[in-house]
Formats: sequence, C-alpha cells, structure tokens
Amino acid sequence: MSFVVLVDCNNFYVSCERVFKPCLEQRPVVVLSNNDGCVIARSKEAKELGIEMGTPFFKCRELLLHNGGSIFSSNYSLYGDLSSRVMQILSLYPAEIEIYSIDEAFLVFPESYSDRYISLGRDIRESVKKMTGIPVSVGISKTRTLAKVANHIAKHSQSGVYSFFTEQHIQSVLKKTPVENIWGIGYKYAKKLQQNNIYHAHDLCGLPDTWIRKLLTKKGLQTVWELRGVSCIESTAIRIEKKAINTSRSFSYPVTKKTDIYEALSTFTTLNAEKLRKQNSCTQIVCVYLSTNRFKETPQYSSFHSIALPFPTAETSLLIKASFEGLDRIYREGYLYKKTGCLFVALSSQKASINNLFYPSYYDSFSNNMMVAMDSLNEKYGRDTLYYASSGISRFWSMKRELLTSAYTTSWKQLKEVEYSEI
DNA sequence: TCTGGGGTCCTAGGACCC
DNA sequence: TCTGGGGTCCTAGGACCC
Repeated sequence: MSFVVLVDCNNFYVSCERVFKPCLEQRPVVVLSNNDGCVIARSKEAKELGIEMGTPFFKCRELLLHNGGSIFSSNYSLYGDLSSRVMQILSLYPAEIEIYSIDEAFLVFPESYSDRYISLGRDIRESVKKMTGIPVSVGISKTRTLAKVANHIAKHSQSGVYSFFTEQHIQSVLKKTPVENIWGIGYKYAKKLQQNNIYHAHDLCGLPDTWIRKLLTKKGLQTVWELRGVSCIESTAIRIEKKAINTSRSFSYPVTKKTDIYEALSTFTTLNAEKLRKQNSCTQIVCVYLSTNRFKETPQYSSFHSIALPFPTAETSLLIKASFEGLDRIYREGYLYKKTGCLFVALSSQKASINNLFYPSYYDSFSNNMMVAMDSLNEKYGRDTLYYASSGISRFWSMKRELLTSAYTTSWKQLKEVEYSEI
C-alpha cells in the first residue's frame, strides 16, 4: 500500500526571516499580517510568551519588546521564493507531490518504499534544512488526515519525524488526539462534538456514519474515514486553475473620498487581472465590495455588487470599468471606509471563446496582445513598470508595512550584505 | 492610534422548466 | 374551485483550510 508523507515547514514566515538573520534564533519573533495588523506567525519563544495566533499587534507589542522580541511585516516575495525552493527539493523524491499551501506538501510514495519510510523522513528533513535553512516537520501514515496527526506529534518531538501504521499504534494515538486537533474539524464542529461528549479522535471513529454525516456533512464523514485508515481525500495536484480570484486590502487609515476608493479598486482589479491571465482564464462576473471598520463604534455600512460582463474577458481596462460601475452602485457618502476588494467568478479558459459566434474572442485579439506585452514588461522590469493611471500615483490609502525586511532573494537591489557581527 | 487575506467545498432553499 | 412530480441550476451562507 502506498503511504503519505506530510512535510510542513516550522513557523514558516519566522523561519524565512531567520535564514537571513541568524541572530534571531532562540529569540521571540513574530511576523505581522498586511497593514501590520495582527500576528500571523510566531516562533516557539513567542508562543511561550502566550502570544496567540491572530492577536492584534498593538495588544502584544509591549510584551514582545519587553522580552527582546523581533517583529516583522510580512514579506511575501521572500516567503514565496523560499517556498518554491523547498518544494523543488521535495519534488526530487520518487513520490507524487501535492503542494498544499505555501509551507506544506504531501508526498505520496509507492509501496516499494514502505520498508524505509523512517529514513526517508529523516532524509527529507535534513536535505531541506541543509539546502534552504528552513526547518521542517515530517508526519508519515496511511492517509492524508493521519499524516496530519503524525505531523502534529512530529512538531513537538526532538527528531521532527513521526510515523504510525499498525492498528494498535494508530488507536493509541487517536485516543490522545483531541477532536479540535483533527484536520477538517474546526472550532464550530469541535464544539458540536464536545456537546455530544465526544472529545477524542478515537471516540469519533466509533460512531455510526449516518450520525456523523448528519452532524458534520459529507466532508466530516470523509475525515472520519481517513482516520479509520481509508484514503478518500483526493489529491488536488491535478487542479491548477482557480475557480475564483480575489484581491482585497484594508486601508492604512479610514478612507472617505470616493476617488481614493476608485484608485484602490483599480489597483486590486489590476492585480486580479494579472492572476487571471497567469492561469489563462477569462472572467464574466466582477464583484466589488466595500466596508467600514467593524471594530469601531462609528456608523457601519458594508455592501457588495456584482457586474455581469457581456462576454468573458481578461483585459484589465474592461475589468476596471466594471469594478467602477460596481462601486458607483454601492458607495454611500459619509462613512469611514476600511476595506474594499474585487472578486472574479465565472472563470473560463481563454481558448474556450475562440469559436463562439456571439462574442469577440479574447484569445488572439488585440487586447490579448496588449496584455501579454504589459505582463511581460512588468515581469521583467518589476511590478508597476506599466500601470493604469486610474490606480493613482500617491496611493495614500495603501497598506502599512513599517517593519519590512529586504527581498533578499528576488531583487538585485536588495541582496543581503553580510556583516561580521552576524556570522 | 493600531484588529489580514485568499481560497475550497457543501447544503438548503428558491426559481424555473417540462 | 380544484393544482403533481421530478429535475436542474443558481445563490447565499456556513463550514473549513493555510
């Protein structure tokens, strides 16, 4: 039987910062979300200080500084680049690889390797650390969900690798696994289960399927089957294209002027359109949303509008026009706005429109050529080498990233300079 | 002063069709 | 006045993940 290896980078964003600043080892380190809003990655030392995931930065700032902690704005170009280096190493193993997120991947090995899974796990861990500087944990078992459980244990072990296969071993681990730690059981489902006196994965596995399906729906039942050792979560490796594309940001200060929101929306629509063309898709529905700050006591307003286009397109200017039309429908004077965003749904392949009589084909059109030229210039010379005037120049509303490190690996101008004291 | 962003899947219910 | 049954598609909302 084939087996599943889950490789998960430890405190990934923090580890990325540490690769270029080794002096951060053994110290509390956190990485903040966009706008330096809240904590989204913590080192072990920061976790030990009691800083929870998602804590607003202003609530833990003092605690961190008091304990010699370091704080960083998130630097996605750095994390994205290190992630692809980790994945490249993983893809050298004789397994089917499924990149699940920026910091984790499933490797499905054929049965012929089952006599050496522990040495494989150790080898993966050592190779990734040696070649990228990123520490990873490795969980190995029969199914993806069980590999997740194993990985959870590996994270807290010395060796960083954990595997379990025999029925007896699996049962003894599941008896100690709280339901809220199961992959696929979130806060709400865990509460529901606890109300029914189900506290551990082992209890959950013993329940009748009909009961589970009723309480946790189809996906919950799949999870239970996986815990019982039956693989039923399909690989998403084949699916490359996204079904929806979204870009949104919070403003760094409360925005009231419609012109500022136009600029922001134009910027986000441009980003969305780039993502759309990257996967060779067109969209036919553009949704726009706008909201005030829900944490404030000021008057609240939030709205959403979708615009159906007459034909599928990936041309930025048409999409910006649609976004603006959406904004015109939902904007109301007199509110302090916090966030806006743009969502594309009803995506289709660019090539699919070639033979349709009723609308102009985007693929092989003038606008397609123009977009290709624009994308390649921006890729070669950097983002915003060419951009639409509607996106604005000053962009006062744009997000706060005051604690940003350099893009050490993706920009010639920001290469790391090594100081003697850091070695 | 300061509270992120981007996804997927499933279900129930309504609209609509024959 | 009486008014079926079966099917599809779409959407909003809720759950989950990282």
